[in-house]
Amino acid sequence: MNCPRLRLRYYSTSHFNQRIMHLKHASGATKVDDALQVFDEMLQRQPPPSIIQFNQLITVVVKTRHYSTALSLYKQMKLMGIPTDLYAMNISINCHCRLNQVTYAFAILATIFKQGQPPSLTTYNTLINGLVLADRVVEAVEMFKKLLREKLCEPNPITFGTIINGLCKVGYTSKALELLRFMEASSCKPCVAQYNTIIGSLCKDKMVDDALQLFANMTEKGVLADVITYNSLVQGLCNFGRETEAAKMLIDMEKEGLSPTVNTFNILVNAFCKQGSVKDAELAVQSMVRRGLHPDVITYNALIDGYCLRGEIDEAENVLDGMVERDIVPNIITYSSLINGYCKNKRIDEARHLFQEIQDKGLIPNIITYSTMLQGLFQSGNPAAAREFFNEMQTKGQTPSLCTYRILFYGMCKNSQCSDALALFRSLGSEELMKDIVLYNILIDGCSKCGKPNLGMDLFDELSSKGLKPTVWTYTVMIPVYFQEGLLEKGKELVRRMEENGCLPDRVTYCVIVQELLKKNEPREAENFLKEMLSRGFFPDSSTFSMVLHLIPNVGKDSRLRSIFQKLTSEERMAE
DNA sequence: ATAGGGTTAG
Repeated sequence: MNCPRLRLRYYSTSHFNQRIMHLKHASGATKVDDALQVFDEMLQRQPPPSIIQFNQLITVVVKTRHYSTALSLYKQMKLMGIPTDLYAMNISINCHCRLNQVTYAFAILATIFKQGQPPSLTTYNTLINGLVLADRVVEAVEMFKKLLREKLCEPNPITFGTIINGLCKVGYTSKALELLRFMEASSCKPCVAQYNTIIGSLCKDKMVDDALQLFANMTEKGVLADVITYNSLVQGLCNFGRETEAAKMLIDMEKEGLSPTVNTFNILVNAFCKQGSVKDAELAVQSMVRRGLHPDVITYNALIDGYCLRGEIDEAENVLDGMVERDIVPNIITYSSLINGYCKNKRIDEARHLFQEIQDKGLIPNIITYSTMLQGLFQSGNPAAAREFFNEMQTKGQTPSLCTYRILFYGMCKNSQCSDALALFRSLGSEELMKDIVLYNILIDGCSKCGKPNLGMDLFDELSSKGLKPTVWTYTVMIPVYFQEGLLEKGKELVRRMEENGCLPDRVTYCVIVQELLKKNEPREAENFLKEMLSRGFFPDSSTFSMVLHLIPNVGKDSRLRSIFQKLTSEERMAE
C-alpha cells in the first residue's frame, strides 16, 4: 500500500473537481499533458469518479482540439469497464466530426439507438454540424428536414444556426436569409449568432450594404449586436475601402456599451495600411492604446508592412524596435515584410542578410518569404541569381505557389527571357497555372516586351479553349502585341471589342493605345482616343502626357481638348 | 458536462 500509484486511489471526488476546474482555466503547453495526468489518476481510483467528471475532463482536452486524444481516453475507460452515458457519446460524435470521420460519428448514433435510448437534440445538432464541416451541406439539410418531418426532436436556434452556417458556407446566403426570416416568424426566434453568420457571409459576398440593412433589421427586432457583429461589419466596410464608415462603426459600438477588441482595431489598422495611409493607422493604434488595449504582433506587422509597401524602411525598422521593446516577438510574417521593404528599396544585400539571419535564429522561411526574396533578386537585375534561388528553394522542399510562378515568369520576361519562361510554362503542364489569367497576362505582356509579339498572340488565342476570360489587363497588354505586328486596325478594334465583352477600358488601356498610335505616327487617331479618354474622366499619366505634347502639333483644334490641356499644363507648372 | 457565430498580419 505504499506504492504511490495506489495511494492516489484515496483522493476524494472534490479533489478531482478542483483539478478539473483549474485545468479549464489553465493555459500553456502542458495543459493536455496535465489533463492526461489527472485522467490516469481518475482511472486508478476505486470506486471510479462519476462519468460527469470524466466528461468534464475530456471536454478540457477537446477544447484544446486534441480530438484523437479525447477519443483514446474514452477507449481506455471502456477497457476499464467504466460505463459511459449519452453526454460521453455526444462528445465522441463531435470528436469524430472534427476529425472528418462522419461515418464513425453515425456509427455512434446507431449504438445509441441499439441501446434503446433516444438521441438528444445535441446529438442531432452535432451530427448536422459534422456534415456541414465535411462540406456535405445537402445531406445536412436533408437530415434537418427529416428531423422536422419525423418529429424526432424540436429544433432549437442552434439547429437552425448550423444549417444557416452550412448554407452560407456553400454560397447560398439568400437561402440562409430565408431560413432566418422563417425563424423570425416562428416561435424559435433567432439570436445574435444566426444574424452574425449571415452578416459575415454578406460581407464576404461584397454585399456590405445588405449586411448593414440586416444589422438594422436585427436591432429593430430587439436583438442586440455584439463584438462579433461589429467586427464583421468593420471588416466588410474596410474590404470596400470604406474605412471612414468603419471607424464610425467603432464609435457606434462604444455608444452601445460594447468595447472594441484588439481585433477590431487590427482590422482598421490593416485597412489604413493597405490603403496607403499609415498615418491614420498610427492614429488608430494610439486610440487603441488610450483605451487600454495592447497592440499585438498582428498590429505591429500591419504597420511594418504598411511602411514597407511605401518603401519607408526606416519607419518600419522603428516599429520593429518598438515591438521588441514591448516584448512582442516578431515572427516570420514580420520579417517577410521587412525583406520586402529592403527589396523595394533595392537593398538586396540587406534583404539577403536578414533572410539568412532569421534562419540562424531558428525561424523557418515559408513560401511567401521565398517568393519575396525571389522577386527581390529579379528586381536587383540578377536573373541568374534569381533562377538559382528558385532551384534552391525547391531542393529545400518549398513547393512554388501560383504567386511564385507569377514572380518567376514576370522576372524572366523582364530580363528578356520570355522564350525560356514560355518553355518552362509549357513543360510544367500545370492545370493550376493554365487556369490563371493573371499568369497569361504576365506572359503576353512579357512576350511583347521581349519583342516576340507572335508568341503573345498564340497565348491570347488559346485563352478561350482553356475557358479563360480576358480581363481589362489582358486586352491592354494585347494592344502593343498587335501594334508590333503592324496590325493597327486589330489593336484599335480590340478597344471596341473589350467593351462589348463587358470590359471597360481603363486609364491604362487608353494610355497604351494613345502611346502606341503616337509611336506609329497616327496623331489624329491618338487624339480621338485621347478625347474619349478625357470624356470618360480619365487623365493621361505623365509619360503619355509628355508624348502627347511633343507629338501632336497644336493639340486640340477642338476647344474642349485645348482647354483641358491648358488646365493640365498650368497645373503642371504650378507643381514644379 | 455535450452542439452554433468571426481571427484580423507577409
